[in-house]
Order: sequence, then C-alpha cells, then structure tokens
Amino acid sequence: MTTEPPYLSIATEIRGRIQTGVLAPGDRVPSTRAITREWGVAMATATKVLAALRQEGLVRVEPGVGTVVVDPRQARQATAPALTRARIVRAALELADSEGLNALTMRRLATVLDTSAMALYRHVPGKGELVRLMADEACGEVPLGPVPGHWRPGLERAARWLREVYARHRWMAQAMASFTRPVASPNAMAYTEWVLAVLWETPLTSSQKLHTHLTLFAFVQGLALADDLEEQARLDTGLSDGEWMEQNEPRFDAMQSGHPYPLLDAVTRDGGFELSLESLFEFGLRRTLDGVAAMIDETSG
Amino acid sequence: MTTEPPYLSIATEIRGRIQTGVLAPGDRVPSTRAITREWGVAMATATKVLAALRQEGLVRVEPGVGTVVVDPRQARQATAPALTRARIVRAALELADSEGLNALTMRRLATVLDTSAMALYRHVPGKGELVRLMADEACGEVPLGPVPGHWRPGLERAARWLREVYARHRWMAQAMASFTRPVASPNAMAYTEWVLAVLWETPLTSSQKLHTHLTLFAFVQGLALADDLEEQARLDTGLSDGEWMEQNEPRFDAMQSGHPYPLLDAVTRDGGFELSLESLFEFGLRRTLDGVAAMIDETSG
DNA sequence: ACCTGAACACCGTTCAAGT
DNA sequence: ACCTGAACACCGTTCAAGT
Repeated sequence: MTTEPPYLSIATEIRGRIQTGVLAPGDRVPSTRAITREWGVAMATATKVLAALRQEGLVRVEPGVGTVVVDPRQARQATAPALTRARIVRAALELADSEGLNALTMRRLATVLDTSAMALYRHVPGKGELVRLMADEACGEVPLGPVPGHWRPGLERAARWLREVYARHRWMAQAMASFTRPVASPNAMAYTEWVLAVLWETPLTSSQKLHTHLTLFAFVQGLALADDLEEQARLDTGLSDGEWMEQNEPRFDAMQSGHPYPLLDAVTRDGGFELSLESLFEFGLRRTLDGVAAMIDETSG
Repeated sequence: MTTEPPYLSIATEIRGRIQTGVLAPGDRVPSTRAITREWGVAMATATKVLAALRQEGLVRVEPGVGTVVVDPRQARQATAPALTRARIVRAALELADSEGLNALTMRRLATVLDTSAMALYRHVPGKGELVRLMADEACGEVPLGPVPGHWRPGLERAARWLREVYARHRWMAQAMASFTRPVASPNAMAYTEWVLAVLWETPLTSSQKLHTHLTLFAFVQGLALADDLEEQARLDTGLSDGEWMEQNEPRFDAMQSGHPYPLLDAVTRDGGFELSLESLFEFGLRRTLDGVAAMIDETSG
C-alpha cells in the first residue's frame, strides 16, 4: 500500500460516493469544514480535496449553496473552455481595466481563469509579453474607419481614436512602448499607417509627417497618463476626487499659506470654466492641429 | 557545492583581491561596467556587487575617481552621517536615476544608506510619499530664471526647463501625479506659477491660460514617458538600442512581411532625416507654440 | 502534452523587541 | 529616541514532478 497524500485518499472516497450514487447530481458534497471534522484533517487539506474534485469537473461551486455534484450530462457544456492565449489575454484585459495594471499579477489572473499560475506560462512567455499582447488586443477593438479626404479631419479622428483606446484601457498609458523601440503590435502599427495615409495628400516631407504623427501621439499619451494616475490613485486609496480634495485641503491650504501662488490663485478663483481631461484634450488637439496647419501653409506658400 | 547568487561570488572574488593585497587601499576596484565585461553579468548584478562591498565598508565611492579600496585604519572616521529625510531622498534620487524606479526598493535604499529597511520609515511615511518627495526635490534642482518679457520665449523656456528635469530624472515621467490632483509639491507649483506669469501679458482668458499650460505639460510628459520606457527597456534587458534592434529585426521583418505597412516603409526608407526624442521635442514644441500663437491672434483680432 | 506544487529570491510594511 | 529582526502577505519565475 502506497502512502498517498491525505487529500487524495479523501478525494477518492468522495469520488466513490458520487460514482455509487450516494451523492446524486445537485447534492452538496461535504464542505471544507465538514471534511476537517469527518476526517480530522487541517483546513488546507480540506480545501485541496475540493479543489481536486472541482478540477476533475465532478463538482462545482454553487454560490450561496456550497459545492455540489455536477450532472455528468451537463458537465461537457459547463466545462471551462480550454486555456488559450486569447482567453488569457482577454481575462488579463478585464482585470487590468477594472483594477489597474498593479492588480494584474500572474497569480490573480490564474485564479480568475481557474488554473495555476504556472499554466499561464505554457501560453505566454511572461508578464511583459502578456502586457504587450494586451495592448495589441486593445488597439484592435475599435475600428479606425476609412481615411477621410482631408488631413485635418483625418488627424482629428486619429487623435479621438487613440483617446478612446486609452479611455477604455487606462493602464495602456503605462504600457505603451517607446517611440523609437516600437512594440511589435500589428494593430498599433496599423494606426501609424492610417495617420500616414491621412497626411499623404499634404506637401509635408517624410520627416515632417512622422514628426507630426508622433507629436500627436505624445500629447494624447501624456493626457492618458494623467488620466491613469488619477484612476490609480482612486483605486489605491478608495477615495473619489471630491473626497480626496476634502481630505487634503488643510494640507493644501497650509502649503499655499507658506508659499503663496497668486497667479494660480487668481486663475482658479476666476472660475466659470470647465477644466477636465476632456476639455484639455479638445483644447490641445485644436492647438496642435493649428500648429500643423501653419506648417503646411508655410510649406505650400 | 551550493549555487550562490552571482553577485555574491563576484563580491567574494573581489574581496579576495583586497585581502591578498592585489588591490591595495586607494586602488580602484572594477567599475560596474568593468564587472559586466569581466564576468559577463548584467548591470544590475554589477551594481549589487559594489553595493555589497560598500556596505561591508571595504570600499567607498570617490567622486570623480570611482570605487576605491578603503584604508582600514581610516574606516572608523569615514562613518556615515546620521539618517535624515534629506539624505534618504538624495540617495533615492540617485538610485532611481541610475537604475530606474523599479530598482528603487526600500530594502535596496536601506542597503545603500547602510541601515535597515525599517529605519527609513522613521523619516518617511512610505514609498509613495518618498517618490513624491523625490519629484519635488528634482523640480528644485534647476532654476527657472527670470520671466521673459514675451510669452513665446517664455513658454519655450518653460518647456525646455521641464524637458531638462525629465531628462535628468527619467523616472519622473511615471511618478508625476495627475493634473487634477496636483501633487503637493512646492517646486512643481512654482513652475505652474512661472508659466502663468509668462502668459499674463497675453489677452487669453484664465481658462485658456490654464489649458495652454497643461497642453504643454501633457506633450512634454508624453515624450518623457517614451524616454523612460526606452531607458527602462535598456536597463531591464541590458541591451543598447542598436543591439535590441539587431536582435529583434528578424521578428520585425516577419511581422512586416505578414502585414505590410507600405507608407511607414516608404517614409522610413526615405531616410536622411533625424528622428530622435530631441528632434521630436523641438518639432512638437514649435507646432504647439504656433497653435497658441494662432489662438492669441484670434483673440486679439 | 499539459498542468501542478514547492521553491527561490524578491517586495512593502507591521509589530514587538532591543539599545 | 532610534533602530533592528522576524514575520506577514505578497510578487514573477524556475524546476522537477505529476496526470
């Protein structure tokens, strides 16, 4: 008789009860608590027992009820889809969207996907590459549409597209790779190609076209980062904007009284205007496009 | 035979050279660069080697010379000054500058300062606040100078100042807090105040002044982030730009052949122009200022 | 072929204990 | 008053072992 780990022999016993019909589909199997009592084992062992049975697809967790026996006829369809790179990237995207890039760890991702952390490494080389795949996926979600006939509405649409990608996935601001070492992302490259197509009708040089593209990119990227840091702070501290301001006002005032900033004071006290990332985007986009227009005029004239 | 971390065995070897007199007091021990060459390890490992030896009191950094062997008779007086917030922030700044924000951990910082990690918490509330203090310190290093008489040279100087702060401390791109939740940094606030002073002579509204300031900020911030990701990639992989490109070219070409990007191809093949973060900065700054000029003309006219 | 568990070398931060 | 060591609850990733 081989000495197998306790959790395995307990699992075998429960498996027997299911196979002999002592426990029918829908019935609750012993809870972890019940297992510790019945077999006199530690909680960790009991948890392992249920995890093993769940992994075999014999039982599943019914929220609010407990762990119940799966109906074998339904088992096939209820079974989790096989682990694939696409499924991993999707889940990672959702996790980062809802909780930020910091919350995306290989271990948490594995739990969400109901596997071990190491199973992920069979489909993805590591976390760095995963984030790169996520960024590419994100860039593929929103269609760019046809290239407009004129450069100005074209650049405007490009900037709005980029802004939307960042707005849907704030963490991308931190992930987007450098300009000079372009991330190997087909979808990001497609964006570059689209912008160049927009600029093709202009008399700009190749250098000017590329610089125009990257200037717009840097501006939107800068805004996105601010947006992301904002969001991150909210997630980390659990405070909304207003609450944060309220909490930090005394400290702020103290700083102000020590170092007075009369102009900033005057400007903000002026009030009566919107200041948001949205208004900033519109304002900056307008200025940048006006600047490009001036350059095109010079070149043509 | 136990397999100890590479940095430890290298440290042991250098320690041996000191103890056997191969390296005498005052002699330079191998620099980080020399260590990477001699043992074929990454920069991070080489830095760890020297940090370990420094911590043992066997070597010390001689500014302008390198890391030299300490004379054991003088070792006592060379004792480190008391731990202060200023000293911690300084050391953190240097660590982040040379190895990136990821390498800045409380534990490593403590080793550099020759104390325990927990001693730091007596002077600084935590890592988040430390980074904020570092950012403020960085903004205080470069003087802004007098406010020029005209807005355009003024904004230009502001942008160059910001660019220089980021260039000296690349990690700041990741650390700089959001626009709407201004970091409580007197020195960053002083910059805002300076830009507003520059714009005071213009006929712009308060809203336009603030938006102009933040647009410029977002652009420089976006560039800085690209710069930082670039640097980070270099530190992480230990590859220079050229080496990286060389190594990834096959993969790149494969991607290109699968998804052809004819316009990007044409533009880059055109060549004969500079494309760097510096050229991008100059280009984008020019466009942005032209856009602001157009707005001012409209307002005046 | 695919997945797992234990292990390694790390984190930031707490807490009780030392000097 | 100031610093330390052990501990906690985490990381990403390796490796050998399991099914």
